Formats: sequence, C-alpha cells, structure tokens
Amino acid sequence: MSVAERRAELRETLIAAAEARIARDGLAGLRARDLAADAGCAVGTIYTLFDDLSALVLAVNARTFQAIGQTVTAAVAAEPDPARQLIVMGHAYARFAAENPAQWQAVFDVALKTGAEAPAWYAEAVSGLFDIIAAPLTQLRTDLGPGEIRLLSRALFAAVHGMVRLSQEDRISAVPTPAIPEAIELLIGSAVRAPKASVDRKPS
Amino acid sequence: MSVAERRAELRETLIAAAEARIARDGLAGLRARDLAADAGCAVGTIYTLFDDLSALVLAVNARTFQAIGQTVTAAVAAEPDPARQLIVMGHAYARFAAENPAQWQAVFDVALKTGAEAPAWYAEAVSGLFDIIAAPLTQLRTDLGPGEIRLLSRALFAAVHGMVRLSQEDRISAVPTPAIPEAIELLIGSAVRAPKASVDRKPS
DNA sequence: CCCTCCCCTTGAACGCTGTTCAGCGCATAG
DNA sequence: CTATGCGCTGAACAGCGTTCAAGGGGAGGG
Repeated sequence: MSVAERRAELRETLIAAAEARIARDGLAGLRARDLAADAGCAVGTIYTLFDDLSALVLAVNARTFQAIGQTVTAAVAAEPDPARQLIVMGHAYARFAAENPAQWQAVFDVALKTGAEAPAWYAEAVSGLFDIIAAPLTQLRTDLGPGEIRLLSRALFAAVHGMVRLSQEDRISAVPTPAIPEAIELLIGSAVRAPKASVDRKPS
Repeated sequence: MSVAERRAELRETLIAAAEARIARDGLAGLRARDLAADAGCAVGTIYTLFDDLSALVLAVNARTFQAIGQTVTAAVAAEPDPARQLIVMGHAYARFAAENPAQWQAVFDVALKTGAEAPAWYAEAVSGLFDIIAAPLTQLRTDLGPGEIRLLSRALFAAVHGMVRLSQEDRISAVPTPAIPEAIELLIGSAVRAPKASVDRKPS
C-alpha cells in the first residue's frame, strides 16, 4: 500500500473516530490525544492531515449534512401533498436531530476561525434544502411573490431549526422535545394557508 | 467600608467587567486573568465570589435577560392591536439581539455544568415572556384551545429566536439579518390568522 | 490604643488543553 | 542495495481555568 493510500485511509479513520467521539461525548469531549489513540497515530499526524481540529470537525459535519439531506429528501419524496410535504420535512429534520443530537449540534457549534468564511458547501447544502421547501410553498401560497416565497422558506426552516435547537439545549426548552411534532404541525400548518386578505402590513 | 461591602462591590465590578469584555470580544474572549486585571484583584479572588467563570457569565446573563424583558415589554405596551403586538415583540427581540449580539449569544452559549439544571430564573424569565405572547394570541386564534395556544406561543418564540440566531452565526444565514423584520412579519402574520375566521374584514 | 486571631486575598503552581517542530525511520526511486 | 527525502513521532510550548499554601489586614477584645 502506497503512502498516499495509507494517508487517505488514516484520514478516513480519523474522521470516523471523531464522529464516534462526538456522538458519544459531544463536541466538547473531543481531544486531539484521544483521537490519535483511537486512530493509532501520533497527535502530530493529525495536523499533517487537517489544518486543525476544527477542520476535522468540519469533515464530520459534511457527512452529517449529507445524512440530513438524505433523510429530508426521502421524506418529501414519499409524500405527494404539498402541505404535508412541508410538515414531513420538518418532522424528518427534527427526528434526525433527536436521533443524532451530538452530531447535529456539532454542525452548529463548531468554532470557525475568526473572520474565516463558512465553507462553501455549508451554504450550498442548505441552499438545496431551501429549494425543496420553496417548491410546495409556491403551490400553496399563491398570494406571495418569488421573493416572499424565498424568504418564507428560509423563515420556516429557521423556525423549525430554532425549536429543535432550543429543545436540545436544556436551558430554555421553549417547546419540549415530545411536543415538537405537534408544534411543527401548528406552525407550518398556519404558514401554509394562503390568506387572501393579508392582515395589517407594517405602517411604512 | 466593611469587608462584606467591599466584596459585594467587587462582585458587581467583576460582573460589569465581564459584561464589557463579552460585549467587546464575545464569550470566547473572556479570560479569568483579564477580568482580574480589569477589576483590580487577583485571579483567585474571582473564585471566592463565583464558583467558576460560568457562574460569573450567568450573572451577566441575568442582566441581559432583564434587559430583553424590558425591551419586549415596552414594545408590547405601546401597541394596542393584538396582531401587531406579536409582531412588534418579535421586532423588539430581534433588535435587541442585533444591537447586543455578544451578550445575547452569551445567554445561549454559556456552558452549563454537565448534569446541572439551568438556573430557575432562566425558565421563569422566559415563562413570563411566553405569557405575554399568549395573551394576544388567545384573542386572535379563537380556534385553538389553551394547550395549543401555549404550544404556539412557544413555537413562535422559538421560530423568531431561531431566525435571529442563524442570522448571527455566519455559517448558515438562513434569513439574512436585514430581512429579519420582513420574515417576522411573514411568519407571525401567517400564524396569527385564525383559519376558520380567515375572513377578510372588507372595509366597505 | 494595641494586640491577636482569623479570614480574605494573593499569585505561583497544577493539570489539561491545542498546536508545533527538530529529529528520526522508513518507503521509494535509481 | 543504497541514498535520499518525506511523513511520522512525541516531547515541548504557550495559554487556559482552577487551586491552595502562605502572607497580610481588618475586626473585636483587653
């Protein structure tokens, strides 16, 4: 086996070890020395494969993102009704977060180097998610223009995301975890209905 | 001045110094040695007044919470219309977060000792906020029972909170910061309309 | 007023981080 | 097979939160 192959394999081993440790102990429980022991290499070797531990966590997060995308995509594909599509997407997202809390939190808790832009695939992956949300929303909210649809898609994602995130942090459990599915139904159900008469707009 | 008074004063000095440093450098930029230098005491003295740095941050957070409560309460008091009350509360919350990003984030980023429950006042402060939300919502959503009102109140708070939080983390800016007011109008505006009575009160 | 005792303050030291780098050993090319 | 260069090594470094033995200063009794 060539050196390059061994390096690539070790890289994968480290990502897997980091994922396992994050899943078990959370992002805060990740230590370089533990990872080196898990992967059977020296601490210094980690830094020949990744710029720093954050870069390694980002590699784990890329996998997590992919898994979220698959879960949500599968959920929406199995549901024909547009309104239900939005709701099952929310459920799928919340379920993933509930089943993989540590990996899910790592995606949002990893410290990015100050001033460094988030990796491009972060924005791209979420952008794809927004498109999936926008499609059924366009059918349902014919009263809204494309810009408003785009905005509401992102607002709905952020809303579900916020409920799930607050429920996992134990400090302010706005919506208790078992009530999240019902809250998703309530919130998305309300947002989905197309009102002809927009209530009051902000007085400009 | 008695020893007890000097201690109480130093305690306040430390909280103020921590608040200033959080506001300037963020929670991650808080160092025990810097705080000691700011307050003119030794590092060890901090630990005679607080269990650890997290406890000091919690004291800062208590002030932040109080300020948020005042901002939101003032906003709702100035607005008679229930639907607009909900929206201006959202705006007030988002504005506070935009104007005091570091303090606001510290409330949600501070690490709680593992297994330790969040301080009681966390839940109580937010509970009061939920009651303020529930009042106008009860008037508007007559189709919902008390349990659903309670749930929707919390869901709406979490939704606005999630939008603001995602917009401040630079990784997934679901709703760009300048668009947050509009997103709040869209989301709350949708949730506020009672489906049965989605009648347009046509002004003759 | 002074003395004594006790508690509070002090800051060096400890243990634990992420990260580095000089030197070593091994794979690779000739 | 040998020489060379590159990747691996792990002790060392800087910096963090937190501790604690030792010293000093305030409060109360003589």
